[in-house]
Amino acid sequence: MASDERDAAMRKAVLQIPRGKVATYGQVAAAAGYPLYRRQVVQVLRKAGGALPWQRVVGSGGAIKLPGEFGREQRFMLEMEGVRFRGKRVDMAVHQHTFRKRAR
DNA sequence: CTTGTGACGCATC
DNA sequence: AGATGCGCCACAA
Repeated sequence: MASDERDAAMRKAVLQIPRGKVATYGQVAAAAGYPLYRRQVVQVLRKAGGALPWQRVVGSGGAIKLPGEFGREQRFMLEMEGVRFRGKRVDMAVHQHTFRKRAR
């Protein structure tokens, strides 16, 4: 199925985000080759249930989109990796990861 | 098949 | 800056 392929591509993209950096849902979707599937990135992260560095994926502008306890958890984990925050959002100017074309 | 939901993103107020 | 609306898309009921 094509959905498996999308899942795999997205998981890969997420795994490419190095420690101390973050990427947005939209970025991940685009890097995976499916720019319009930002919402599905979420599904993939949930489905992976901890097998992925889910904390490195944030909303546009570096906003933490996960509500409640998990949101605070995510922020904590990121700060733990050395990510700096500016108010409620990640300092994207410094921590936003830039994906590269593969097989170069 | 139709509807509701969601860790989105962007325009708009 | 926070709230709302709309477009986008898969998935469950």
